[in-house]
Amino acid sequence: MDRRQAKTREAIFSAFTALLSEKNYSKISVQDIIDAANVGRTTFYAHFETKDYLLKDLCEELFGHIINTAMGLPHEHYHCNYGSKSDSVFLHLLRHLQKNDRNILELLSSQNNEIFLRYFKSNLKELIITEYADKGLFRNSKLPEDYLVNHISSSFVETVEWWISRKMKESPEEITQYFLAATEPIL
Amino acid sequence: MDRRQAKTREAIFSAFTALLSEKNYSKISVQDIIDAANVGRTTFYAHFETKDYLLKDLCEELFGHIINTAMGLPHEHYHCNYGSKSDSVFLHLLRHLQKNDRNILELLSSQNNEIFLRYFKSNLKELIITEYADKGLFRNSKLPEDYLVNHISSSFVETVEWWISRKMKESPEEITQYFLAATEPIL
DNA sequence: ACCGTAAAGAACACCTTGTTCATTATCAAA
DNA sequence: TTTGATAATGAACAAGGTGTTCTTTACGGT
Repeated sequence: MDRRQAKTREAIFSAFTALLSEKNYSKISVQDIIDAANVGRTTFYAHFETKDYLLKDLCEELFGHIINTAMGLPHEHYHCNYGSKSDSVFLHLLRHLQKNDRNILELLSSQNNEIFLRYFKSNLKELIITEYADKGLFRNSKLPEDYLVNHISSSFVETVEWWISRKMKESPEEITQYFLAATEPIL
Repeated sequence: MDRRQAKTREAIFSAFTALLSEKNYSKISVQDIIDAANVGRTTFYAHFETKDYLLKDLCEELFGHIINTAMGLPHEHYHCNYGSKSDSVFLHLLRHLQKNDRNILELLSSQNNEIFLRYFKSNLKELIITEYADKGLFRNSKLPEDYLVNHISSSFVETVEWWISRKMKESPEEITQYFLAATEPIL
């Protein structure tokens, strides 16, 4: 890929991320973005169809990466003991978040957090389907499988949101315990 | 209140609701709204500062009403048996939703559902704090109180979302069972 | 050194926003 | 039913955003 393209794309992502962490998505204009990124109007539209597509591309880059590292990870059965050293997928995700790759925490704690939590949840749902549901780990529950998938994804994302909103005082291990305590008994 | 004002306000709300159920909030212009409501531009701005305030007013009317009917409702302890005829706050809310007051279901199942689910969750959180947390019903849990409040609110809203997205095939009683099965064990 | 291509910059038509003002219609109370 | 108040209308406006087109300039890869 042409270095010029890569540089422009990076500049736009970076400027956009900065803007997203300080003002509402709907109030950000393409003008704001190209001013901050210091690129021409034409250049922006050569890279992205609209502001919405820019957002989509950014999210795919952010969450695609995080979720992929958790895919196919060796993990124990969802039914693990609280005290065990379970290296669950969830713990892995929390640790990954803690690293704050590409300023993802800025975005997840900004006033635009809902946008990103939605993408996060949607990717997580996929992950849980392939890592748990498809392997039949939810079979012995009385609740419908898709209700369970939805409940677990939502609960995890909401746990992450709670954790971040409280400045991530707790360790990833503690948060995993909270989450497992809240969701494990239902299975 | 002047009948003219009431009529205009109602026309705008109604047109806005119709538009919300068919297109994305961000793509709806004030122009669209006043055309649909058949009111003058000046009139719109005499009633609402901006499109965002119109949304806020609509939500307050929608959820304020539903939540109020659940406030101070006689309810059993959160720990109820599955088989009991628990007339929980949650069952009450589901039944109320089923009535589809003011086309709330159209909004909750539209592409703009996130907006309304957010308002719903925020109001529900208040309700759970005053109806459960403040009465000390969460004291004997190892999890932090605000984590619990958040978890329960989110789980209920997400259950409602799941229910609606599947065309509400199940009865309110069944859904209450799902929800209680998913959240009760943690307390 | 060269060709291909990306970026810049200006100009554009079009739409949306929120406001102002003069005019008309409607309401509520006497 | 008259009257004073107030709500709604319609036209016009500046300001700003959008997405596109075109020409010129600068840079990258071979």
